[in-house]
Amino acid sequence: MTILALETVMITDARVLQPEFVPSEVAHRDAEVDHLSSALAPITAGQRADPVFLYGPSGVGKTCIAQFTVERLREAVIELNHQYVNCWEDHNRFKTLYRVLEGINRTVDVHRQSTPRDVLLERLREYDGPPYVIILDEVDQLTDKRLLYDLYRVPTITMILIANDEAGLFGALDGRLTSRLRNSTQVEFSQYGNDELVAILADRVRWGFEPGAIDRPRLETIANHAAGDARVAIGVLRKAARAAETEGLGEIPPRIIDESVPAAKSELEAQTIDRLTSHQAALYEIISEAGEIGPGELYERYCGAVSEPKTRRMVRNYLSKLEHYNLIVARGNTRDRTYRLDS
DNA sequence: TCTCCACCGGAATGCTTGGATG
DNA sequence: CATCCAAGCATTCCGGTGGAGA
Repeated sequence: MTILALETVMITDARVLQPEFVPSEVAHRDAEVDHLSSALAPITAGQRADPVFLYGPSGVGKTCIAQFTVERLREAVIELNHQYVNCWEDHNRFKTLYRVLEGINRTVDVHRQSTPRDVLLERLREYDGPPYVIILDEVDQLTDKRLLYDLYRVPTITMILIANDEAGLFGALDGRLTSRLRNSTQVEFSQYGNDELVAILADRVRWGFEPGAIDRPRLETIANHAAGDARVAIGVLRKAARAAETEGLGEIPPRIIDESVPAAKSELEAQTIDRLTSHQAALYEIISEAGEIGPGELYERYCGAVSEPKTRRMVRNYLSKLEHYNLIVARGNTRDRTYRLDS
């Protein structure tokens, strides 16, 4: 098999290219890790910790840091259960509770929704095992925020809540929990700087690539394109590495990096667009074609584009959803409001 | 500076769906 | 089977906001 012999193996450990890979060293988030760790400290004494709230834009390592810190906590505490729940995927009460029970192997044999009201919660209340840490990612997507209050009342549970912004969550919260959360620990994540992105990429390269596969200036190129978003940076690295391997190269040339940038960005965007309904996608399409468009004209065109248009009010809901997921940007608040694509 | 009004987004209410219950 | 219920989607109504134009 001479062909195989000629083929260069550049990636030695592909796991480092997965977005959910948690590196053993978390580059440039020491302060946040410390902050979170100290908030969780009561757990090492066998007690529950108050909820911790992590917020910041996408791709700044909130999920990564949460998982890393819980993992590290697990090494320090003899008995600890933990579970990660993505509230976009499991956005209703039943699904979220089901995932939470999964983390302690207490799932009920029921697999359907709206079974006897809240057997799941009852089952959870009965839990009296070791401390249980749950990470609720994209928690602002939870349709029934009261669930947070219910979870809060389970004495063994510690919650780590992750969301894009403070207002998005607190606005929808019930007063009882709002006051608790306002006093609780909040860790704010800001955009990564270019140096930090380079450090993150370098870390992954060191763990999963052959030496010499990519040098620092090229990592800087990737970081520049990513504009503070680590998911984009890692996506570009992944695309470029795969493309280089396919061409049988032992290193990643600048040409391939440039080619991989749009591909990586549209891949991330496509993942989000797939989750949209046809009406939301139609709006996205119109804004995309128009470049920049006002609400009135947008609604006109929308009515022409779909067979059974929804009301203006509903369209506003769709638009705020698109905005929330950084697909579009809305500028202006009243009559001067315009919509355009993000980026 | 004042008034108008396009637009935003909260709240109340109705419609629909999927599953449980008798 | 008919009926009940929870949840999610959609509509209607409406108060607030701030740019546009007199």
